[in-house]
Amino acid sequence: MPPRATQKQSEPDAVLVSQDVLSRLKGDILDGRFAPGARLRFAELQKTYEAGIGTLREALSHLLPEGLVELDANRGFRVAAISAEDLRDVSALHIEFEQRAIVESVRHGDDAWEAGLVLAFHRLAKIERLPREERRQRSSEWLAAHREFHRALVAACPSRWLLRLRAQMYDHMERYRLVSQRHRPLGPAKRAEHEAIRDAALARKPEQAGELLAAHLRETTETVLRHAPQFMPPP
Amino acid sequence: MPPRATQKQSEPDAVLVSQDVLSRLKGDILDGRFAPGARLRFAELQKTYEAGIGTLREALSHLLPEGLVELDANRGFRVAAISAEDLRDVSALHIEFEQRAIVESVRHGDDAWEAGLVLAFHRLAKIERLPREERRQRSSEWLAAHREFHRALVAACPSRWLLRLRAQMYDHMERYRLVSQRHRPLGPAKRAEHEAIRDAALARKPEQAGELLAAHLRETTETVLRHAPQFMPPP
DNA sequence: GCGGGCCATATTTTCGAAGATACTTGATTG
DNA sequence: CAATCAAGTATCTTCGAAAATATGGCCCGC
Repeated sequence: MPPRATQKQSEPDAVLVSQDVLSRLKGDILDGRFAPGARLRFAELQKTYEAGIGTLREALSHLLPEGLVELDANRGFRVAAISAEDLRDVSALHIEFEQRAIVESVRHGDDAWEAGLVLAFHRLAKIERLPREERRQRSSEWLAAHREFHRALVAACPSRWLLRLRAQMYDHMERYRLVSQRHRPLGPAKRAEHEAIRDAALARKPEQAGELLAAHLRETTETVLRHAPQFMPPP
Repeated sequence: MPPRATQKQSEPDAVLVSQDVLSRLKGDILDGRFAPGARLRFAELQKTYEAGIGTLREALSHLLPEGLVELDANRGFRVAAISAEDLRDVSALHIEFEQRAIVESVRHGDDAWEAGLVLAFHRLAKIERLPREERRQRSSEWLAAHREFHRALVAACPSRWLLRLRAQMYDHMERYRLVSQRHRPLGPAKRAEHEAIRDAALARKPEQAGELLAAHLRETTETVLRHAPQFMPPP
């Protein structure tokens, strides 16, 4: 039996199931669909993601060194806990990585980087201009656009490792933002701040862009910390 | 068939096979038993580690975000490549993390930390005093003691994330050291340097300890870089 | 009533077979 | 001779069954 139409041209989305499960699982942890500290049972995961146990273990093993899940022997996986202390720790490193990365990025960025940044800001601004209600419904689009904007800012930084670590910390900060968002009023729009950062980057002012970005992030962290008692575990 | 002697008393090392495979695999990558860039075939791994495919995939998935192995779809896992550029990148971040961590560690360390540091140095020094030949044979012991000494130095740093990232970068630097060591004469003993760092730490001089540690690491990196053409991929 | 052991249930962990996908080889054609 | 294609081989990927381990409930002796 021919094993399907033999399409020789390699599909661009020759994606692995485990990678797909990984990204969905990660997204579900980041936006709090799985509560911090919650156990992740295979029976449940199998239904949700329509994948075998081995595939799920593979995805969870990937998230282990990133610090998003934890494992204790013979008792399975748990979503990593959160705490004000951890938030401060994550945030301090995140801000520093972002600042250093954007400084280098502005210094090294070429035309393609500029174009990517302009585009990313445009997409983010477009979503942010939508009426409040529609933005709510399409929150995952805003999330992706916001993530992509911040990625575009630092994309030209030549240190691959700094970018890697920055991305890791961004993930953790996003989780804190999203978990806290369910327990506090939506913060004010940050379009003006984003625009100012973009302008400083395009004007090739590395230090200014870095300062603006750091201030932007510090403010977010403080907002989250201010409402922390509402969603943090009481210890 | 009885599935083995049923020893009910819970062994203290109720360790997972996957975790055991993980640590052995990681060690084998770090000390170059698997060449950088080499493919990791499951048939071979299965014999070496006496584990099932699923278990091996789990371990490899863990190493993926740490940057020690890479995966391309349907072509399996490879040991991450090395390059002079990557070495410089890794080293710069590693040195910085170590320096910041030791400064904080010296500031916050208590009696238990001091004791641990003294002990770790003692063990390392004991091995380094052995005759050259015996040290060669027991190189894995030296490796563990050296790693433990550096861990003990920074152990009291209160930032869990800084310690995590430091540990990651330490792993990568160790790989560069070990891979290069096969292509150059063994460097001079660093016992005096280690001792100086320990003394500065115990004397509660954070900045001095930080400077000594940073200098110590910079020197190592330069030694490795100096011999880089001999073991780096040509392109 | 209450702690401690024991069985039944729930869950995790390991493993290799079966299905996909890539690579090799060799024959064929322009 | 180079390029193309096809069958055969090698390898990766996915999956759930079976073993190993933990959890909860029950009974018993005190």
